[in-house]
Amino acid sequence: MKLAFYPLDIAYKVIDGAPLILIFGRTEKGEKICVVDGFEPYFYAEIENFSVIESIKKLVIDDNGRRLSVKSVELVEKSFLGTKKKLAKILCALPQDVPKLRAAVKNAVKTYEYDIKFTRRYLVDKNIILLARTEIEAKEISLFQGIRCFRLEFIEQSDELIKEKIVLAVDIETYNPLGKQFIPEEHPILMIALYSKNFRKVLTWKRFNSDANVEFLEGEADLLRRFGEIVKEINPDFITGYYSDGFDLPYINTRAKHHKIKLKLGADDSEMQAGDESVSITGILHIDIFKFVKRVFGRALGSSTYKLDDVAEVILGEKKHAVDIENLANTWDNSPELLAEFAKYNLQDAKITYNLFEKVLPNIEELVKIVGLSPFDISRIGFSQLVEWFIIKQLKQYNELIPNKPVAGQISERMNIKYKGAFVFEPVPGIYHDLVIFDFRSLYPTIITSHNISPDVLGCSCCRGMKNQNPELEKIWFCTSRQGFIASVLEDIIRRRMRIKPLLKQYPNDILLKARVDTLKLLANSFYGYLGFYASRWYCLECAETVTAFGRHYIKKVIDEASNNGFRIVYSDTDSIFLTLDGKTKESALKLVENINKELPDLMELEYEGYYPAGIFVSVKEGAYGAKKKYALVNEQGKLKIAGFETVRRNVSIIAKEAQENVLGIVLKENNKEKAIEYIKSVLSGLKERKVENEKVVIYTKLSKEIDDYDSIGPHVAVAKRMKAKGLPAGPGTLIKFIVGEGDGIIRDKARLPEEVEPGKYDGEYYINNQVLPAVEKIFEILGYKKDALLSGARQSYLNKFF
DNA sequence: GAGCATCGGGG
DNA sequence: GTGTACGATGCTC
Repeated sequence: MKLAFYPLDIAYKVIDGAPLILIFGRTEKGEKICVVDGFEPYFYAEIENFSVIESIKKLVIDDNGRRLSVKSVELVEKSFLGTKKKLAKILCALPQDVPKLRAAVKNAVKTYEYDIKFTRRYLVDKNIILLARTEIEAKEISLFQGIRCFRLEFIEQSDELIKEKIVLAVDIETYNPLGKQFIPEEHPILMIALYSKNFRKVLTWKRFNSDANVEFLEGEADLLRRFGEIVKEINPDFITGYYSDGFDLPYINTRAKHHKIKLKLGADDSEMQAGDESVSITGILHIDIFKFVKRVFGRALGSSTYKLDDVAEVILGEKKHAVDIENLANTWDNSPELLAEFAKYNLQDAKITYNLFEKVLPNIEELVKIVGLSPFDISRIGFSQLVEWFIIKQLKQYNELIPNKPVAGQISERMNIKYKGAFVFEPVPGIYHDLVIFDFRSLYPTIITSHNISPDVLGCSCCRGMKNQNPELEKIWFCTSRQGFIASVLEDIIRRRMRIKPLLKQYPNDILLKARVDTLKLLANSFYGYLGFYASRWYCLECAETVTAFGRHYIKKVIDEASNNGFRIVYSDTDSIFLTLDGKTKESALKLVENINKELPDLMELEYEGYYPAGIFVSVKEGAYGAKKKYALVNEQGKLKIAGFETVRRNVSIIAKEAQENVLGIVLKENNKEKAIEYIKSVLSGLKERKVENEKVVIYTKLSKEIDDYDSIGPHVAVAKRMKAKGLPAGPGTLIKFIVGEGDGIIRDKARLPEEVEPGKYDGEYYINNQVLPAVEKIFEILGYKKDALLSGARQSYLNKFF
């Protein structure tokens, strides 16, 4: 029969001595089905003479009493990093036979591709993309309870991905009287929140006044049963949670086992499979949104932690419901009537998890399409794996053999190798006017493709001795006549992105398009790192070195051209360059970019990033040289662009942040030193006379461990102790708010909770010397103000030290 | 400062 | 499951 469906996940099972690939998915009507296909496991051995083949064919090993032999052997030829190899493709009966048979022959022959997961191998070999609309011809067979199964006969896929999917977000609250330590074997689950498109509910087992979203059960066992029931009812395609691989689902699993309840969540009525690092449910795609966000968005998020509260704020602009979760156990035991707030908190967590999922799903989908692994894997692997599997997916068209992973010795060897990085032109501290910024669009990816940097064409004999191949490293060259496959697959990504980008200009609100562009950029930018990453299969030090060598070459070329044309270089780092016009026009800067682009290779492009009327570069430490990446610019609209200043750090008071930003604004926008001085003097005297409001002198610091574990008692630790004495929670992770109060003695003895300090009763001098002055000191240094200029009237303890 | 160990996320 | 993260930070010597 013919059938259309959307595959969600892939697994395999050995039935009657043969491995079967199981593709779980759902039809357009929403019925979960399982499509079954046969597939043979295999690996390769390099063949130097034919007698080896005969001995491999005859090989029999004893596997705990089971006679293990190879099923059959085929002879194939493949390319391998510029050479040709004759190989035996050794077919095995079962996936688990592969490592065993490989171990038996590895000392006699070189072996390859023996550690490729069976299901991944299937997807790559058959070129199947999960989540894509799939039409099959298949015969219905009976294999599992609870789900219809079909034996695959013919398969065809389209580009169109699954729409209208059912997503269920899950979040639990647990009884945790100890604070940081979780003991799932002992401590029960108190609440489970479930959130889907048309469904929101909090399950719990103590009664309190609440809204209609809360459903009360008789006890934890009941709660778990009801949870299982609802999952079955909703029958989601995706189940998601925040750190659900490491917390929510394993916790539910442990509690269910504790009560001897079988939670048959799977489409085939199987229980969840909780591994060490992930949890899977047959027929439901489990995505831990924390893992994906952390690995793929990573530091680009700009949030200091990956806590749900911080991540949701950055990505969604949404926060958790403000409740002190440390009080949950106590409230549960002693004042259950107050639990409604915790139910609200619980549901809000599930809701933001759901919203996060919706937000990042297009990125997951795009990676699934490009890289070709399952969404389960895609959402759990890092950059290097994404690049690696993208390459593996493309290899078929090059008939190229996959290199083995490095062994431990190779890894530690590679880890110790350092090579020259990017070029940095240190700025001279000062204020500059009429700045323009140029930067290279995707510098490293375009260098790789333009110079054919690829391990398979490294050091080819045909190009030996050719001049000007590498700007610095004569002994490293790449073929000029044959394109390497890594350069080739990367070029594919870059060109694909270039084709879509204009569309995004046309439809700027199309989030799917945006996700495609972002994902392609992410992948392209990861290639350079991949080539130099110690654990890569296609690790290539010569490639990585050549990339940075060309990077330095091109940026220096731009610097030379710019200074030859009368521009002054202020700062440059890796792929960007800051110049001053020095009386020339913006048009002449644009013209320069245009001229440089004429000389650059095809895909490389220098871009005119923008014009800034003024900018300030400061030095990090005392000394003549400027600091890397510490500058502030103001654009023509008067907007400040600040990089590297510590404004955003948490343990800085509002008054210090505000002072820094205002000083930068006055200096850059109004170009008025005197006004900046007047302004800062007013701030300092405001602090001295203690007219600055208390809210502006509150300092926020996060407690990182238990109070008793601190050897040195900083002001925030001292305040945490005071909180504890008052019965307020102050465990690891608590954000401590404090004000340094007036009086004599050391800082920590003066640190107080904000509510303990009456208006103006803070230590003005502390805020002058330890908060505001450090934030603006460097700026005034550049303006030429020294010593007491800022502090006429105020005491000078700080300035005397530093000026 | 190298080398090893733990942590992150979750209540 | 044809497997075992990874990078940053803190502690010890």
